[in-house]
Amino acid sequence: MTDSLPPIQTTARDDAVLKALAGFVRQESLGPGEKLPTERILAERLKVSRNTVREALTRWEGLGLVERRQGSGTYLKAAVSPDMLHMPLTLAGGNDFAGLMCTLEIRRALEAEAAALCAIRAGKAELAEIERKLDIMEEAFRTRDGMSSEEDWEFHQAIFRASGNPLFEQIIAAMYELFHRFWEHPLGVRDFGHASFPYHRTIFDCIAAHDPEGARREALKLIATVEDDLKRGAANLKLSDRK
Amino acid sequence: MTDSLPPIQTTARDDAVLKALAGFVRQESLGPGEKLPTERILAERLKVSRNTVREALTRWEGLGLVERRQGSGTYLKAAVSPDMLHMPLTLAGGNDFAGLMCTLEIRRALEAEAAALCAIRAGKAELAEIERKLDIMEEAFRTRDGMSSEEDWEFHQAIFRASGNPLFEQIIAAMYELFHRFWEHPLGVRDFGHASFPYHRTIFDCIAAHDPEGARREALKLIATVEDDLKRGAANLKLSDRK
DNA sequence: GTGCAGAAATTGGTTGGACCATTGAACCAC
DNA sequence: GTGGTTCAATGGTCCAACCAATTTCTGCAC
Repeated sequence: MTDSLPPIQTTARDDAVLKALAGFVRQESLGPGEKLPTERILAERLKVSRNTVREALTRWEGLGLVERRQGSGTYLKAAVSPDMLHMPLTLAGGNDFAGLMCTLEIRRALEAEAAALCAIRAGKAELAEIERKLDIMEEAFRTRDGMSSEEDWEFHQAIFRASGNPLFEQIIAAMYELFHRFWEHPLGVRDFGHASFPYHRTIFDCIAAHDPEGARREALKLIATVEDDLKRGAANLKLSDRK
Repeated sequence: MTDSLPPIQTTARDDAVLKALAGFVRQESLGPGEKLPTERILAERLKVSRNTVREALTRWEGLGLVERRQGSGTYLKAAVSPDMLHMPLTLAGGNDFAGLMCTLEIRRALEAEAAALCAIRAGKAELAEIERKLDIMEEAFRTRDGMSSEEDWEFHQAIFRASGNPLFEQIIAAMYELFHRFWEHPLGVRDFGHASFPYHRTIFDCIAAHDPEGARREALKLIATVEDDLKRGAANLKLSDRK
């Protein structure tokens, strides 16, 4: 039997488009922010319909790889390579308390591990960067009295980045939206984030002292305070629901 | 400065389609496996072009919520609710040893946390399911002498599923994908996985005894042995490179 | 009636062409 | 420079076909 003849690829048009496009991005070394060819150009060059190009780009848009601006063009939003892995995380009922707790549990796991790894691996440059973010955060905290979500986030991001493992930052980045949803929306807890404030400095101290277990411990304390705030907020909500 | 001026929302055709469709699914209580209306029907009912419907469905397909079968129809692949949250996770896949170690670090963080949560939350049904997978794995280990990666995976998956947090399973599934990309080459370590074998049972025992910290400790031991195996494999590789 | 091959209808996949809405740059008056 | 106007480029939507895979129906042979 001539078995392995043509399992020919009649379908997978848009997949082929994405592969070609990924190759193009790689060849031209395009980075985030740069503009891709127009849909019409792509359709012509790849010898497919513009509709097919659109479906392919829609997929990338859904994955957050690309941003389309009507009248302007399509722009890269993230680094894209031909061999990357896409795995959309889905959380049913992401707006409720349970959803937030889910993300917080992930954060606890990753934050503790990242802080420990960071304490082991961070070099002088990384340490300086983290301390810079910490100073900025503390300054913002003093001036605006607690509302320092953006600066706080950058501090944690710096730790993830200095962990030496890019996956930490990528996973946490996927959940950035969700974290910020309740960060911006304090759930009625007026001093949200106040309790976690001192632990930022203690985490940094442990990292600077290359004390992995200390860093892990302080990170866990920080998450625990956030968790408490969240629970208090949920209690408040429940209370005001039955008003 | 009036900073907080959100961009106004003029158009959102396909988003509206998805919202309507999510509402439809909810109203009809459709579950996974069930068939949605035809693209043509949807286009007609929603008073939009079939093209727009397709773009919307393409997005859902990319999110893994839906499966399209040419000639047959479009089927639900997962539960879908109007208020779910999507976090596209894209991982730059490194096919080298370093990339593998990165996935292992994530696994260490998540596996330990999931085992601890599981020890707290797992009910009788979940415990029975985990033990079933464990038995299957041990049996496969005895018969085929070590090559039980599939069964091994299912055991861990059962733990993640019983952690009560769906994000654990989803993220770790992404890690598994990355893992398997490298898995084609056995690394030259013949008894890979042997060292980690006993810890599966000890993890389960701690979970069954509702001992979170014990479960965490055993999970960490397991990952440590895998890490060792991996490092030995890398050493072997380096050795054979210079043959 | 049963079973099965072929026709017909159904459904997602693709194409090409058209028009609309937004954007941004060039241009112009002031 | 500032503020409009024009205009080409670009993504967003629509339509009307046709293709390809699948399912369903039909009708014949037995």
